[in-house]
Amino acid sequence: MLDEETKAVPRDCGDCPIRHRAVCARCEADELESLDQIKYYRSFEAGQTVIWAGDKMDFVGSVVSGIATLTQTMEDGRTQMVGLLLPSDFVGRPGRDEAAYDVVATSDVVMCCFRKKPFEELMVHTPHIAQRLLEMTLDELDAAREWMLVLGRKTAREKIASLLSIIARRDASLKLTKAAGPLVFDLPLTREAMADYLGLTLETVSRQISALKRDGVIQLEGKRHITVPDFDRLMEEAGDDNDGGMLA
Amino acid sequence: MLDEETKAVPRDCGDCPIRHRAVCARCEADELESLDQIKYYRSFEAGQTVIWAGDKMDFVGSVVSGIATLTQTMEDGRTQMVGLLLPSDFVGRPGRDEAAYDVVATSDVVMCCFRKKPFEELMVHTPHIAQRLLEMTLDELDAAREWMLVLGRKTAREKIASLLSIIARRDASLKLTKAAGPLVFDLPLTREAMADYLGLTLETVSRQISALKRDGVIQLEGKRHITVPDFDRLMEEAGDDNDGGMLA
DNA sequence: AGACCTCCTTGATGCAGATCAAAAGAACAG
DNA sequence: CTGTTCTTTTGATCTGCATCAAGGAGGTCT
Repeated sequence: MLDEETKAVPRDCGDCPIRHRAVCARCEADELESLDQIKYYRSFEAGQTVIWAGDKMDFVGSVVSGIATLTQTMEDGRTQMVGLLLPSDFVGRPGRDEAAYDVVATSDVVMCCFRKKPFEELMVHTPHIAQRLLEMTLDELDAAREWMLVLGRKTAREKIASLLSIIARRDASLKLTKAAGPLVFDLPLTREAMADYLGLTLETVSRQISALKRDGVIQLEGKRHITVPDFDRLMEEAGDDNDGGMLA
Repeated sequence: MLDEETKAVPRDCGDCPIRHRAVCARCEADELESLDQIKYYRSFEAGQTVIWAGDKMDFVGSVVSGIATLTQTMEDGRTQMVGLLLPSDFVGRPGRDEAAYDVVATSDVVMCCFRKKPFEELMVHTPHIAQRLLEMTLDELDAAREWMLVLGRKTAREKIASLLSIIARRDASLKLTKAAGPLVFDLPLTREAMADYLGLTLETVSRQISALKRDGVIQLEGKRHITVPDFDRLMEEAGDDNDGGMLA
């Protein structure tokens, strides 16, 4: 908690790694300038909670680097992850002042934040921000609905395969890996976090990963390093036969 | 299919029942006028498919009356409902030209449609539309995430209770029923449609409804007419103990 | 080194909900 | 009224995943 601020990483928007994907993606130079004036960076260590559901939230922002999760918890402790926040993803909602979900940094995270009030005011005069935010929100809605199918109708094995294919796809899109050839990536989540995402127990996650490995769908090195020799095979296992459709 | 057009129900925006809740909610008189010029009504009978996933979709629109569902289907036939469309809900996505989901009219439905192209052009000059659409999309995203918790972590009984409480709440907000006193409403869905929403089989839905009835949580008259004597009790059964939070 | 984490794996057992099967009510056509 | 179809209920059985339980692997602290 103590060094949260000391690790802040100020940058110039010009070389921001998420410049072309975040809420600011469509902004012109002058609009970017306005945003620049109200922005500030915050850093979080792996495991730190960014905000608790129900807490007052006086900022919105984008994940610049690292990975965070959005989770809901019931009184008896059952938890469900409802979103995975990757670089460029937006956190918070204009027009609401309490966080709806717990936001937890899964790895070290840097966020580019804006105080909510000024941001909301800026949005009124800057259609490019509102447009981009609408686009991103529609994408998130699609992703959430995709996930409803996974949660409601897929088997444990299919769920794991679905998660792996999503992570693999996103990873490839970040690294600009070209198609074909084995995909290699690291799991950014613990077995428990995967279970929370998939509506399973961590034991079942572990068993199904072992099964996929045994069946040659994936290769494992250590606990987290994954190689997918045949992506189409993985997609089949996910029940998403052919035509991947959506892009990350 | 034949009388789809003959049943169209043209109206004046002034007395439109969804005037203050739909995408046009924030529009001024002149903006409404522009919308008025590109709008047209379409009617669908109960059971009719409004559009199939993957079909070209050259319009967007709002549900004026009736209820429709948004569903995804896997190749092997498993289906998951990903949205329930009630009056004022928006269908379609600006900037995409294929439907992402099957849209099916559950009851007779009237929709207020706009051809996509003109609507998109209008949106550029009409921030009130884009603002409202963003707000509605954020609400839908919240609802989808709420539903992920239901699908991922709740028991069959809790799922049924959750669905009933959502329908009851929406129904009450439409009818402006004041709080307290038993809630009475009709289920707008078959057991099978409920099962598709909840990630269950229709047999399990039937059994759990019988169980809730046996336990006095609800009363049933016929197959569809429901009375909820104690809403708090229903909320408890849904696992959403106290503080209902979200509003319809 | 050893003690103590956290994260992960694997085995044994139990149960909630799926599946298979049958039949009853309701709506409708002829 | 009778047959047909659609929706729903209820029963019997099966199974996939949860639950309970015990270690193993790797890291960090002392």
